[in-house]
Amino acid sequence: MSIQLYNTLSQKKEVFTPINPDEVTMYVCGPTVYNFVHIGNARPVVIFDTLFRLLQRHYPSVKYARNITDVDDKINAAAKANGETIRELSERYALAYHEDMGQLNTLPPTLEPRATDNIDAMIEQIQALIDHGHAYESEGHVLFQVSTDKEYGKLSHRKLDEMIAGASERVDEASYKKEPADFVLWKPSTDDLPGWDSPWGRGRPGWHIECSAMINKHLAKTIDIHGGGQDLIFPHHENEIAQGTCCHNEGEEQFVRYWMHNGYLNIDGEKMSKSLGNFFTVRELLELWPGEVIRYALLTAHYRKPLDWTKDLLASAKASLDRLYGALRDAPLDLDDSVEHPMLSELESHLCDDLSTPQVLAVLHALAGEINKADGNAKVQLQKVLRKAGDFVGLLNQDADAWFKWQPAGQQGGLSDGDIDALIAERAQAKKDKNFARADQIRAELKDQGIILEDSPEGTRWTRD
RNA sequence: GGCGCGAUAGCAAAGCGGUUAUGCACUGGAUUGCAAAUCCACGUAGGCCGGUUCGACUCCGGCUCGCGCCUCCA
Repeated sequence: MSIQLYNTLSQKKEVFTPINPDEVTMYVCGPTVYNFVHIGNARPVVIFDTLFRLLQRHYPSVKYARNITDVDDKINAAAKANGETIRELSERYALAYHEDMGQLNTLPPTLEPRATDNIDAMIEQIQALIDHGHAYESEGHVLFQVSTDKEYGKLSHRKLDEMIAGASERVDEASYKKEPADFVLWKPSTDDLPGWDSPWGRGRPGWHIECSAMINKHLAKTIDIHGGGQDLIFPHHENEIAQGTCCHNEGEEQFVRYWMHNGYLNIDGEKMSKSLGNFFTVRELLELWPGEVIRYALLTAHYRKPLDWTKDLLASAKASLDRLYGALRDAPLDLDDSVEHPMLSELESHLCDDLSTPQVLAVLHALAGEINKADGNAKVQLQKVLRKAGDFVGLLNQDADAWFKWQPAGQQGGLSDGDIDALIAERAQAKKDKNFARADQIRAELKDQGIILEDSPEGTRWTRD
């Protein structure tokens, strides 16, 4: 089954053929760690985690790198305000990032290079750009001269002169630039700012250089897949291409073969962004919802489409997962990789079609329907299939009972599991005594606390609403 | 101004030139001491106007509306 991916470069779906099928390479732009990440940051992480899982099933080895940007003017400012080093600040938020992404059941990338550990590679690449006549030094800065790159604009599908014309009011016409579109590779640091020694004096890297330098250093000259949010297409990824190709000999090698970009997350129909301030951090959402609900919600829309983030979306994701976990009641937790089923191939074919996750979720529900109609060994087998299907997209990996008993961190302090079990025992006795009034009273009391009882021949089960 | 994306039933969201998406919500039935869960049944949706076609939600053109990017942003 071949994998098809939409390539921003060609603006169409292409059959994915890696340079080296024995080792697929993928790079995804990670966070700038100066704060807790927001839900918009989580979308690409979940999307590319889903792709990572798919690739791992198709190829023996997948090298997936996701960087941590730990030097940046926002980090510098935040650290200075706290009176700490950028390392201390970024360390703290990198840890929080790992915790948050772990809650979304994302696998750790194969490697996670940090900008500050790779300054040498950046300096080396900048020097190569200068040597090849694509960059120049000016007033302590090193700039990439965009007009020297004939291919510039091929990712964002813009022409350089149009960009300059359209953006004339916005582009920073700093004195040290030869041409307005030139962008910074290296900039000087004053004594109170983090800096590294370089051939151009003590300074720090521009934003774009870290990714192309770390890709060359840790992955390869040419990698298979590079991913990120749509807002990175221009200028960030366009500039990465310029750096990543121009630092080598002319026309030598492609930088990235497949560029993938996820759509935005909207809040009330408006783009969520740090600058607009209309964002939720993953951390605050995790106070109210299980991480799996957030992951499911992110997978309900196709990754290239915008996704409107609302409370209804989360409530609906929760309800959908309730149905899926309902089919996994009493199912063993361990994965049985050997299990086979036509619906697994169907599901895989949807994933292979440019990560068509909405269709994947439909297959999960079809499986749940089959399970609910089956019994005995057939049911057990189908439950194993559903577990495996869920694993394909990083869902349904917890115990169903635990799922139904989950409660928000912010709301703990109500009835404990023990309190509930005691009331259920009392109700069982009342039922035995045909005291249905008392039994119903207990049901009603628990319902007021958000506890739903389900009687069955095997006993009474409860779930938190 | 340049470039791009979208418009599907109450809500969310897919595929597909002719035949069920799916989930949530709603309604009826089965089941249940009462419930819940589950099962069964139930929706001529496809912005507007043309065109192609035996047939269009699906292809083509135009229009309207909404959104994004054009050097802070996932």
